[in-house]
Amino acid sequence: MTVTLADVAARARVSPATVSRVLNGNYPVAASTRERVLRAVDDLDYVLNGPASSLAAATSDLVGILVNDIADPFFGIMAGAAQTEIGGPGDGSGRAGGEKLAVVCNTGGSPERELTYLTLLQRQRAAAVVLTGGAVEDPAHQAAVSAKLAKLADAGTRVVLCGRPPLPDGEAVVAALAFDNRGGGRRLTEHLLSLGHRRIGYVAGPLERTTTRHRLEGHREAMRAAGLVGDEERLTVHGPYDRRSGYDATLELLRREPEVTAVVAANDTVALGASAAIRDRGLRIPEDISVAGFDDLPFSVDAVPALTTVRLPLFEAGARAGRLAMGKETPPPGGIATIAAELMVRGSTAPPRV
Amino acid sequence: MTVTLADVAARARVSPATVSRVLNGNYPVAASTRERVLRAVDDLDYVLNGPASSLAAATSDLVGILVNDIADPFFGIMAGAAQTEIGGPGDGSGRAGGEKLAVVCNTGGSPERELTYLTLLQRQRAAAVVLTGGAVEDPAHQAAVSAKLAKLADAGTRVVLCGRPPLPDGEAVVAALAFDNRGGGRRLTEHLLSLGHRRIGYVAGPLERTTTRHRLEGHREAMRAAGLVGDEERLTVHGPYDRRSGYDATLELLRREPEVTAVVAANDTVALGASAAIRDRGLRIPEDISVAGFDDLPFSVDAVPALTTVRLPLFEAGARAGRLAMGKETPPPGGIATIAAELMVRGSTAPPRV
DNA sequence: CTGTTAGCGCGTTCAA
DNA sequence: TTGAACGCGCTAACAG
Repeated sequence: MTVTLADVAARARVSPATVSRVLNGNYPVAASTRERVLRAVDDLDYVLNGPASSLAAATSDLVGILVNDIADPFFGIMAGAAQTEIGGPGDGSGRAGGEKLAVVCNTGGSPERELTYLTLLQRQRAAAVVLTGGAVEDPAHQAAVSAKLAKLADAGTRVVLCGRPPLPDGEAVVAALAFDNRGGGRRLTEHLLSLGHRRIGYVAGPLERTTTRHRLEGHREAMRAAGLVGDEERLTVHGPYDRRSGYDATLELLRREPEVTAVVAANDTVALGASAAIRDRGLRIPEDISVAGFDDLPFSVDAVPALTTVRLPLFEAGARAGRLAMGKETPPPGGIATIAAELMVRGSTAPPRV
Repeated sequence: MTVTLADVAARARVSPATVSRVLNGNYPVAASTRERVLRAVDDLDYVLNGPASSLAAATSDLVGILVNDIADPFFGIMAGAAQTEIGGPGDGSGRAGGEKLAVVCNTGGSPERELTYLTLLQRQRAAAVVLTGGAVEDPAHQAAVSAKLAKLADAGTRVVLCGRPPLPDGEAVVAALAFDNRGGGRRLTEHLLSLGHRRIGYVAGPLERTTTRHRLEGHREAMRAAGLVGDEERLTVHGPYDRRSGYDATLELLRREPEVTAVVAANDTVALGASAAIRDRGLRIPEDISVAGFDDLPFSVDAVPALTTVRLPLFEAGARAGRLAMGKETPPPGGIATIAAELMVRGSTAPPRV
């Protein structure tokens, strides 16, 4: 029923070994022989059996890209960029030559699913794994992930971190590309302080996430440097990285402290929800309250008013992670690179009313 | 170095077959034996060899989800929903039991990459494939995709279409869930007409895409029914489904016909760009120009003013596609279901100035 | 309920 | 430059 290497060999009147060599292009094969084999492949519509090939060769062409939320462009942009580098441009023949199969796996932010996917990829003997976005900070989970990654690396899988802080013992990892969330958060709040804001609310991301913590730390660093201490807890509300959470948390913030003059959101999506809440309360942006986000997703510049935020080079980072996973680029010194975050001042922030 | 089934069997003092049976849970195994085996698995940190298992069983647990643009929430929402149904909730053990490996593949809208991914999935003997979003209408490519899907189906892969029109000869496909793009497009334009608009510009998607064509056809149906004909070409500009294209195309539209009182965009993302262009030209929404989108992505309700659009139940459709791919749900009669689109009237549309 | 046997389809030695 | 032979690790009969 299904055509195998042997069928192709028979038709081309060579040995299976020769067909294999032609297909993999690793060994010298006479041009005329190769010709015959390729014709037989086309005639028979032969498709390599991936599992058999992976079993024999003890490697596979699968590359996994783990994301926390596939519906969030933050991850989509990184994953898409990585996939482009990994999948290659395609040869247009649709015949699928030496390409890797770059696939993205959606953990939904769940530690269990993250581990499950890693196991599944380990089971498939994946050629590489790219972990994107912030990590969950639960020590047990971190240890489990580290152990799993070590085992993957051990089995020859290349592990790359993208937008995620390095592992405690980074040995298992080819490279870690970390965003400067702390620095970005600090500069964003410094910007607000320099405009004259003092009562600044913070809509933070979920607890126990590195991204959440680092951005918040940057914010508090700036606040502390300005002598603003003591109100941290009251002026911070945590919630998921989504629009709805931004809306609800901002309402809560305004209830706790009606006098806030600025709201900093964990990311742009949350900022959108925050803005909606502020408007629904009859307040204007930025005249009554300034709003700022983080990430500079494509829609942020189109918000009204345009959103002040911190730009992360998501596409570039994803592409680089993809190249590192493919071994097409040499890792940074020490395997760790910090990726700069750039403050983007736009219309949603202005001096507070006096 | 790497531990195999045989090692586990030796340690548990059973035969390899028994270990296999415990792991796959398909055959009755005595509780005490199972216990011993599972302990050995844990002790040895054994991970099943996916390729070997797939080779022997002639099936794999890989499920591919193809999307046109992974950075677009339109696809992310569908893919995420599908993945949730397919991957299962996970058992929390991180041990990866009977789960399928649901992976998303980003074609970037390129026909070649679409075919390449299908070949790669065929090579892996994927258990199922879900194709999401509009198809490219080039006949040669459609024929190639149909042929490929037929071969996949032949080899036992379940093929599901989600948000994509049925194949000409739908036999290869388990089910096709098609959005009512035409009806949605028609109702949207009828809404504008009922407000009194007559000069309506249309920022369409890329040429040769089913989604583009169907939405545009719905629009023109409504226009024609209102007796508005002759200006179709002049009032339509095509471009990619992105923010930038919406911006540029709208500028072009305003140049061609400064008197437009409404702009309909191919989707919400494009509508965002269109809105920005309109504002940059010093015009107000909706007082000077009404704007409408399509899809009702999460950010659309937060646009200012909130975007009038057509809601597509992306999450529900994706989840259903996932269940169909798993055989957890019986296909609709004839294998084809049309999914309704709901008009969402919000602040971005209003009667034209007189 | 459990063990034995025989491949699954391919990559890779080793010879020729 | 090519062919023959072996084994990758596992599942699926078939016995028992």
